[in-house]
Amino acid sequence: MRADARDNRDRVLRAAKAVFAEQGARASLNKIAQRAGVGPGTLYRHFPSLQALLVAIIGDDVEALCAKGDALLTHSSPDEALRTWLLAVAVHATAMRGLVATEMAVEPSPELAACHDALRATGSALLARTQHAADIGDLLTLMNAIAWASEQSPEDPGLLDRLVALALKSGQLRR
Amino acid sequence: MRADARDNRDRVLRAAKAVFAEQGARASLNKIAQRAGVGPGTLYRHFPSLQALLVAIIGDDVEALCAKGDALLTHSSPDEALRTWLLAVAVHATAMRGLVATEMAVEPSPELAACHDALRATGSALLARTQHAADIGDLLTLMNAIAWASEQSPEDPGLLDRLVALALKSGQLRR
DNA sequence: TGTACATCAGTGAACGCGCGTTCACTGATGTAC
DNA sequence: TGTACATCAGTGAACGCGCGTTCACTGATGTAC
Repeated sequence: MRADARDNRDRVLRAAKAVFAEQGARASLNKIAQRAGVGPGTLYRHFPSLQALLVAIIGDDVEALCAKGDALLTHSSPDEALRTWLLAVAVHATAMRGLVATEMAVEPSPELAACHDALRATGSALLARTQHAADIGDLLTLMNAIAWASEQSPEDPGLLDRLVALALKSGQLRR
Repeated sequence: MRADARDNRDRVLRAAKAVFAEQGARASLNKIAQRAGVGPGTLYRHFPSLQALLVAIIGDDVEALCAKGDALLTHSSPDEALRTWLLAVAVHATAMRGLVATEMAVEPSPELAACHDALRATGSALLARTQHAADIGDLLTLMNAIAWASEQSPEDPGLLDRLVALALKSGQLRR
């Protein structure tokens, strides 16, 4: 890849992260391009679809979450490990997941589906160590929902933690 | 109110309910007017803002939910009563709450805030009979989030029940 | 009961807006010699 | 190292679209007599 192309690609990615963090899922591609200081055509050259952009943005996060999950597999308390990991998922999901969930619901690209599957696999491993019958897909969906709700109330920064605690401080996940 | 005006108002309301149920929060006012068989101007005459339309749509539901909550105050199991009511809130919230939550987050009109307060009051009464320290606002937000998530996956009709059960089958709400 | 008319509701084309997206053109890059 | 040039990236005006919203006009309603 040419040097200027890589530069612009990085600038678009950084701008997209910033804009999504600020404006949530309502952010427009034109605004992202503008923020990055490139024309809209440049954005489309690098990311032919919204999903491609999303995958590039969340790809690193997904990798980090999977690594963190693997590390937690040796935690002394399986329940605590699962709870810690799910909270991390919710935190990383905030400010973008509304968009991701929407795209997933329509027609996920193979790459986006792969991200999803990786999280499922890591979560499954953590869940298997516990005694709980919960479905890992449902748990991730619940984290997703909580992340969305906390995005809706940016004026209440403690909401995410409280909702995760409320949802997980359960008989199923309590020691 | 003139007879034809009342007619049209009802038709708009029925169309809005149908369109929101079908298309969720993405529904446009023009489409609702078209479905109702009236011009967009007519819609605006009756509902000068999106919030006014929302209040009119959910007003009946809120009243019914409050009545149901009051009835549940005499239920033999306070926990069971609260759980039943919260599930009902989530069910009624589906297919429209994403929109309501969004509007609430921005600048709720007095009427919309009144709906919210009524639900809070009913929920508080139910919660007070239990031994739990949970916040009723957080519980409602959680139901809200679950309703949103289940809207995103219309192909999974059992999701709402499963998520509510997952979130509430908790130490706090278990007998 | 019939009619005239003031009042209020409905109409729908049109506006401005921002969106996602395209594409003919310009310009930078890096390679071949 | 210098230069020519093919290749690929960037540009940004422009398109079509659907949105929310308006408003001058038409038409129905119901009341007063």
